[in-house]
Amino acid sequence: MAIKALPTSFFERPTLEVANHLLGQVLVRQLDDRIVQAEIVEVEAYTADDPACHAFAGRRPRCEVMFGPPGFAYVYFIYGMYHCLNVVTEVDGVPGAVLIRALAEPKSGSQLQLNGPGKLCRQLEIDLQCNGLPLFDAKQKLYIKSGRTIKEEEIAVSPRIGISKAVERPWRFYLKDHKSVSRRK
DNA sequence: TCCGGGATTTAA
DNA sequence: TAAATCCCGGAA
Repeated sequence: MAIKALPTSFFERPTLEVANHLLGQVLVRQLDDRIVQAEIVEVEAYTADDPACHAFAGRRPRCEVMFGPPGFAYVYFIYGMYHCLNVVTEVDGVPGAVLIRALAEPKSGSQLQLNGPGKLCRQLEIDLQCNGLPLFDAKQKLYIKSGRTIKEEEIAVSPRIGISKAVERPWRFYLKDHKSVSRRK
């Protein structure tokens, strides 16, 4: 039976809804010598009317992908040394994305530390070449497949981390008591 | 063309 | 608390 990725309809919804539902889904990354499959355990939402969102200032080359159809990867370079992975949401023409902040490998024996948006991209070798890749296509070396269902009471909410605008919006979501989530600032 | 800030991380 | 380190976007 062929491996199946999440359908585009999963991503073509309001950003906050997609952010919540991404928790528990599995990010699959095929590297040259190994394959990594890890559960999404921490995310943040960014929307069109959100001053903290890269797309807030309008269409720019960097965040062009966010304005396109949902389900694609939006990867950006930050602080001169890190990349961050986002999943594009909303219908075509409306910008929106969910930042993947932490992952957890099902087998805890792994040495991979996948907490922190910069660190997980570094370890999964995700860079600007991944920008614009479809995450709904299991033939890709980077995609998202269905994981487990998360109950609402398992999700913790907090303000987003590291931003200077709209700092009060409670748009960070993560699995309660999960050891892989970023430390609070 | 120039300049400042940034959805981070680490170490002291 | 600060340094590392560089792309992007707005100002000039």
